[in-house]
Amino acid sequence: MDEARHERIRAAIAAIPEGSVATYGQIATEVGEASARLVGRVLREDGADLPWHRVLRADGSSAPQLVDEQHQRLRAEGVEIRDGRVVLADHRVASGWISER
DNA sequence: GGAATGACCGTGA
DNA sequence: CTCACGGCCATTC
Repeated sequence: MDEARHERIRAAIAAIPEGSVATYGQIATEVGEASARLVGRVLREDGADLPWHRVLRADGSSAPQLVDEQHQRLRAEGVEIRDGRVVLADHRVASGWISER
């Protein structure tokens, strides 16, 4: 049942605190039964109701078609962006943020 | 059945 | 720091 994985992936993304961000790979790792590619796919299909703007690539950049709105929304939450890349060092959530309180 | 595509990642030169 | 390669998983042709 891949629905279960979708569910866990969506839950992980929904659990990202405001003002924080996570990478596709980080989410995949946290969820376990997933991969970065799958996370991206899930967001494309069913990410409309999730804080998808808090999900970035490993280097802090984002996909070309998302850059505009992504940066806009993140800045609105107080996330610092430098030279087209989010400052992961300061805003990346700590591993285990899901089950962690 | 195989090849190409995509909201990707880690490693090594 | 940047660029190139192989690996990753699921969908689509």
